[in-house]
Amino acid sequence: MNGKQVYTIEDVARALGVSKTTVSRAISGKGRLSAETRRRVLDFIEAHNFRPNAVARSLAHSRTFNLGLVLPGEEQDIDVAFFHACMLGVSQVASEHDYDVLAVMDGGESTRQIERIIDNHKVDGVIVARSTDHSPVQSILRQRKIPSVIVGCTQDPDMLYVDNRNQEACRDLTALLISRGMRRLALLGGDESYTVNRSRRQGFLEACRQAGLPGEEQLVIMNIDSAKVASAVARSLEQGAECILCTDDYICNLALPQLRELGVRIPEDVKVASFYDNTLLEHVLPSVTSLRFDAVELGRAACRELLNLLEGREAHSRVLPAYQMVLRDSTK
Amino acid sequence: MNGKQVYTIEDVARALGVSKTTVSRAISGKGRLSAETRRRVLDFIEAHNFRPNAVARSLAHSRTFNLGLVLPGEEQDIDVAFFHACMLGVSQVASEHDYDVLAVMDGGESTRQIERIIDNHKVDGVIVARSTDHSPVQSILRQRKIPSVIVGCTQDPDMLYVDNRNQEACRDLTALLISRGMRRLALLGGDESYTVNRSRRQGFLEACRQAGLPGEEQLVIMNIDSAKVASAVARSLEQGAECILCTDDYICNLALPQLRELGVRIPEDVKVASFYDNTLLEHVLPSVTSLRFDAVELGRAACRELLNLLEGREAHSRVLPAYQMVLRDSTK
DNA sequence: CTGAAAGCGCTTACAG
DNA sequence: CTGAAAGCGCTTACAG
Repeated sequence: MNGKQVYTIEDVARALGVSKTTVSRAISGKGRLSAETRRRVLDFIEAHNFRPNAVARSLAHSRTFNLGLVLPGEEQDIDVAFFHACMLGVSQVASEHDYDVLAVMDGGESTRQIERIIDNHKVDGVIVARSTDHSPVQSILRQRKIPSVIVGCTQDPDMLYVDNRNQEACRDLTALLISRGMRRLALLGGDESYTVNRSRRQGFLEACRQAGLPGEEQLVIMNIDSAKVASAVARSLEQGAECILCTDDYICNLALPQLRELGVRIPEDVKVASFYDNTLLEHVLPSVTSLRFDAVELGRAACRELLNLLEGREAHSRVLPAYQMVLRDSTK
Repeated sequence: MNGKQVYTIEDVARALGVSKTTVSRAISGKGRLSAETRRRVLDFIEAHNFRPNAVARSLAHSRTFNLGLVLPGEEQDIDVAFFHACMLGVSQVASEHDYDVLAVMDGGESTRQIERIIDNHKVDGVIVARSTDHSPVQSILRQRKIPSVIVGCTQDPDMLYVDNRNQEACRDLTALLISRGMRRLALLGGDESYTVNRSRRQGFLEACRQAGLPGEEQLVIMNIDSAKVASAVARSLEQGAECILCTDDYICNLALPQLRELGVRIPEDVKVASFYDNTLLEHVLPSVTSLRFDAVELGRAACRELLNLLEGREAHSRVLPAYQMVLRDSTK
């Protein structure tokens, strides 16, 4: 090599007096090769820090070794910490298997980006980080028949998904609060078109029913955002809510200042809990009871299933059993 | 085509009775071609929804049309909203120019992921979303001589960067507060190895000096995290701080509950302001004076400069002039 | 204006 | 165990 950089498999072959075939086999580990030849090639590659061109490999394999990851593309998203953690998990597992992650931001109605990476054959499969109803992205995936995994549940029977045990966890936390004597509960929920928020509501209602508190008699207000939170909190209090549950920390973080403004003491006057917490509630006072799920692990699991699909192993939709119920001052 | 899917440029050529060359030229727009032939090809492609294989194109061009984006890979990062917005900006500009974004999570000391995408030729250039001292990632980029842009400032003279006007903005906000009569200021700062936090401290000190308040006499505490915030707040109060400035909303969000715990009234007893706000302070009461920068635009600018570099145009390091100073109740 | 052919850098079925 | 050659699907210099 004369100090020059090693550029291609052919350079390596020439330098070693072997064929490209041999070099390729040593690198991939496929095909018979004498242990000694393999060693020579690998040593040389190591010494010269040679890395085969992934694009050429992709073309020959007709596979890219890229996974598409669809993230929400709104400027102000409420769950960025979740998606960041999820992406970290996906990225970890992908790189352990020599895949890379092509990130595309979901443009809502505009599916140009996702269509491009699929139709141009830039990815072998796709992970969708948020499951919503009537998602144009999911239609594209179905139509193109590209291997995909949805994070969050989905009705579509031929779509793989990986989800947290949202419904059960929310049911259990609600049941626990009911068991402490609360009879009037309010649920403040986020965007109803996100399947995660519907699962959480389901869990809430299930616990109510099981406790003989008819769901219809409890106060459930969905689609809350910063503009609607004040009236939702006010209504909950009017209806005599003893406990206000929020589907996530974003909503909870909106509700808390409202309660403070109104002079409502927590937990003396009203208890508060959140069905989800990533970081927003971390430093709030009083500390808030909440459920914790592992978003990194969820990303890892989604990626593992997608790889199963891509590498011809069995793949299954999965619900991750683990979650933590963290009881804190707000429900004391 | 007989209803079959169009797979390659060769299928198109055959169906139309022209050569692959012609099809390729019609698609790329390069090379002479009669207007009529071009139309025929483009119409056919449109009708059959044909998209050329990007991997083959990459190999022929020796370019991938992928940009690497290095994001912080810690599980609990404090600035996720910033990076999400920044990624959105990068992704927008990239896709406008038919590039895609390969996301890698920075593994700190482990540079395996970033090395892989560079050495395997999976990206044409790299954007680093956070600038830190002695960053192993930046060493790799320098050493591999791959076109790169750093978001945030950097000492390295041959590295392009794109940054917000942090120092000036922080100076101006500090100066404004001083002009309202405050003489004792405290600065609570985040991780000092992030260049952004150093720029903000610089701006703070500059304003102090200009006002004849020696910086050394002001209280500056860096590297604050949730464990250290209580003592930092206590010390600021002991030293008689009339105003507590925080380098970002994360720190500010840590300091506020501490102040509340101690019964300190804002703004009556102490004023509070933050040098940065994405969303954490949005719903805090009292509302907090802060600086706002446009992270999406920063991502867009970084991507534009990288594309300039890649496409042989002139590229320059840039500081985005725009920022907003949002005066709110906490400094009334 | 249009096309045949070489080339991008790998992989792998086939032959030896 | 090893290699020559075809092939993956594009691009483009060269020739006509």
